[in-house]
Amino acid sequence: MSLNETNSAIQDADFADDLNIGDIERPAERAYQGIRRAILKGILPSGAHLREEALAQMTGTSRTPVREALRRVVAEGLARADNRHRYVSDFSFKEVSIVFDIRIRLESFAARVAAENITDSELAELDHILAEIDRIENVGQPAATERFAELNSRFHNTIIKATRSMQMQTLSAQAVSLPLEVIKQFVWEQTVNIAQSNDQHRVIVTALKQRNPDWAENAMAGHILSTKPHRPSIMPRG
Amino acid sequence: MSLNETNSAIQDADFADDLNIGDIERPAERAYQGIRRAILKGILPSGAHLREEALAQMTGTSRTPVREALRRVVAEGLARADNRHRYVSDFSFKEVSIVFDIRIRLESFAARVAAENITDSELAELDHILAEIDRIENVGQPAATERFAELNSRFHNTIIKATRSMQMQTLSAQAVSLPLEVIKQFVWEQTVNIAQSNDQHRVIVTALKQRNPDWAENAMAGHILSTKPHRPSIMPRG
DNA sequence: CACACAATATTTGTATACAAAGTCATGTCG
DNA sequence: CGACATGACTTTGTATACAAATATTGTGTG
Repeated sequence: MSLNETNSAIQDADFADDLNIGDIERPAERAYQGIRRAILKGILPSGAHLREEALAQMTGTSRTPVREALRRVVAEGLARADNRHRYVSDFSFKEVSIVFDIRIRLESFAARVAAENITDSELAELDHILAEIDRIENVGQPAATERFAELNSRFHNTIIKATRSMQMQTLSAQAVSLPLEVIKQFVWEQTVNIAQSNDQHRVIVTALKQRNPDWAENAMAGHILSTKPHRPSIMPRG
Repeated sequence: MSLNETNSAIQDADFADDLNIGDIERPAERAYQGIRRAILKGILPSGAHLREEALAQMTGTSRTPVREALRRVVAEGLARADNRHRYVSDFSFKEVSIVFDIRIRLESFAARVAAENITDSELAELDHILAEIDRIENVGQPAATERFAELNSRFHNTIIKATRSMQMQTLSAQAVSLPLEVIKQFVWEQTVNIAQSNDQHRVIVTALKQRNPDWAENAMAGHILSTKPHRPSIMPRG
């Protein structure tokens, strides 16, 4: 039953506007962004069967790029693979909460390793990001939140890259992408405090500049912990 | 230069024997196993350009399943994606070492969560695996090592599944697959101690049975730590 | 001889046709 | 009436042809 509903929900309407993929040229990227946004916006609800042909129509591409997109979406945890089929993951409070706990362990370790390997130019890059975040105005407006999301992503990625480990980058990318998306969508709107966040960023950078692994690890753990949602009520479907 | 060598290396010879994929029917699986084994056996050396057509010939399939296999191989960390191309990862001591440090944090957290969620039937399953490992004979022979690798995998996966978190399973699968392969290939042959390992397994199961998260976490961390290679000399290419 | 640039070859990206596997409904027989 | 075989239908898997992008080679010119 619910599968049919999902099917028709995709096929009956034109979601190009909702998905904002009108100007994306490359089919692979179109398909990926389209599916990702459809999941995050709830157009494709938890448990929905992700049919290749229907998604190809939805995103205006063919099945080939859709299949590649589905692999990415599954790898990121937004969908799960079961036998030959794929279904939208559930983002219950419990699941999101656990991913944050994983991030705390993963990224704080990354900060530790980064403290021993980061270059001066990377530290300068971090300083630059801090300054950019300080310059954000109209706090609370969607545009400001979007801008912060982008800079915040760059901040965390710069530190992960500073570990000089390809494996660390691969694993972190997966652990970080889901919570960052979910946060942006459901949590930040209500609770993000840019100034407070940047204070914590500054502490982390100071620890990195002093090449102090213990401090860097602790500061990063505290930072992520402070962004972890702790009330089930602010979560969407769970 | 080295790219050409790689190319001809793939095309000139028939590696079907070396790769042991002769009896795998499904092309997707053939391609995946073939590429994976070629990387682990060193037929495809670190940094080698993974060309789709060449790999399709090597594995006796077409480019479509090869592309899917490449995604998996990249997701597992055996290869890295760069622009539109893919290259064999390097498994330097530093990289392998860092993945073990990540596993320590990830899996010990999994054991903590599992202690609070594991079912009686899963505990029985763990007991069964312990008994099977105890039954392994001819320790030191390849067949025994292979059998232990399989049971060890099941042991760790059972605990990860006991967390009841899909996200935990997805992330762990990626963090665990690489080191387990590398261990089997390069480390265990020389250092694995099945009896000692199973002693540690038993401690973990006891902690889980008592639903003691702290103990379970600590025991798992110690177990993985004990399997982490600590001498660069036993690693292959790094 | 170095360099720019065009022609060519190689490699990946995309679409599509067809095959295989699985699902579901229908109808027949015990 | 129910179990089960059967066949149509749906969905994913695979191969391949073609397009686009990128790298390489060769050639001419300053």
